[in-house]
Amino acid sequence: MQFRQVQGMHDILPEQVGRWQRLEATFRRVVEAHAFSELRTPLVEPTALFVRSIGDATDIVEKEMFVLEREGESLALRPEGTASAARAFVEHAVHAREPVTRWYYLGAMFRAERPQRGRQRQFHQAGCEVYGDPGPWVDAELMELVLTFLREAGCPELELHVSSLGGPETRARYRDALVAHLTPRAAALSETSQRRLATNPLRVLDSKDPADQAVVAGAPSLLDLLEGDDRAHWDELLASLDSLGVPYVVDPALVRGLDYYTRTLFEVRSSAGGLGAQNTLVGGGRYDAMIGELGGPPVPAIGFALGLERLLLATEGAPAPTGRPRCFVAPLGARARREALGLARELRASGAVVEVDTRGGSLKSLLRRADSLGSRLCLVLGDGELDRGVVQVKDLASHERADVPRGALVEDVRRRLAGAPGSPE
RNA sequence: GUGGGUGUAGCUCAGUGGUAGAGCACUGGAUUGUGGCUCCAGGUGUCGCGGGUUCAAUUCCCGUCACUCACCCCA
Repeated sequence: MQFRQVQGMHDILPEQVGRWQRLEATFRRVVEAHAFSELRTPLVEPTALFVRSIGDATDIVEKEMFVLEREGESLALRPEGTASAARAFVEHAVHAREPVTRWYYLGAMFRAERPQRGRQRQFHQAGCEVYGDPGPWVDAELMELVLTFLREAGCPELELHVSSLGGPETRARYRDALVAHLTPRAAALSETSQRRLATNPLRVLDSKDPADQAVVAGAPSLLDLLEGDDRAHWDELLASLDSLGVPYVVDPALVRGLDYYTRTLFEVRSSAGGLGAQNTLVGGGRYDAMIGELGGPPVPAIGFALGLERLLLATEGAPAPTGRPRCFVAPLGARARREALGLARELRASGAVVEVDTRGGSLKSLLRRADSLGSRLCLVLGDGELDRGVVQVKDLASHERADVPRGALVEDVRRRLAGAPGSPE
């Protein structure tokens, strides 16, 4: 009986891990430069947390959560990161310690959807959350951060979409206006849209169904209804983006599938090949009411999340990162193999990356192995070298060979590796 | 949940009603301790699984499972 990876969940083999590490390092560097600190939360939360924050009429909560029932309590594998971070923010009363909190996270999320290109059941997101700043300037800063990161990650062909849902009052007014517009035309809507008209009318807006789009085309735009502070927030956000020189598309049809958003909403899409139908790289927005709804103080918040797998798909063509230069130790015979282990220890202590052959084989096969590993150096250690107290250092790139006395070996290797491509220096 | 596509060596795939191949990869060798190129040699497959038709099925039919792409929705 062989076992397989669970549907929609994938191993990431070492040959791919280099790209992941580089991406994660880039993300950390950019967000830390923006003064964000890392938050780590459990992968499992009370199911009710997600129901409360994401919304009970959303697809995520309705059908996509991995739920574990355990001794009367219902737990769920986190489908996204914002709810957990908000829970942690409230639970630790972080608002009482600092006026503004800037957190970032990186990790696995779980949604029981049908997998396809750019969509998995276990996937990875990186995201940022800011608590305690009502915006709109921080909203613009976050978008700038996202685009800076994507650019540094080597992601091409980006499009930033922005919109605003307004505050609760505007949203309620718009909801009424939309329902008033759609209800007489309900017969022309698709089945799911008819259902959503009752449960979550805003979601009808981003239906891809052609019939729905025709009906929606004549609907009023929420952006036109923005008034007062909502309008000022929106205008100032756009002015800030203009001032930053960040290109964007105002997209009134942008309606995120999570219920908790208020005012600012944004999304980054890419037309990069390799992405397939799932071309949304980043989704984010403001959720000023959530902290209060989770039992915390009325602290405004905004955040975004980006999908690492999708980003990797979008940057597929980029060259894989090269690891640190390696050194291969090729001992010939039992005596040399014994000696080689200590040699390798010394070299590693000096910072080198060393693989030592412990299996035996002809020198030819060992050199072949050293070469296929991409080693920079091969240290040949046979009876002749042992008797003379030297090690033959072979440079695989230049073919140069040199007998180096044991005592000078570590320094010699360090010097040679330092000049090699991929070395930290 | 719905629809399409695909399941043959480790990987990418070809192929035929008479129990199967290529390339890559891997291992060894091309005069005894010097790799990358080239050449030679070598091994492996329940042809996804179950059933049916047939003298005979990997090849035809049915079912099933898996993977995959798309819809829905989302990162």
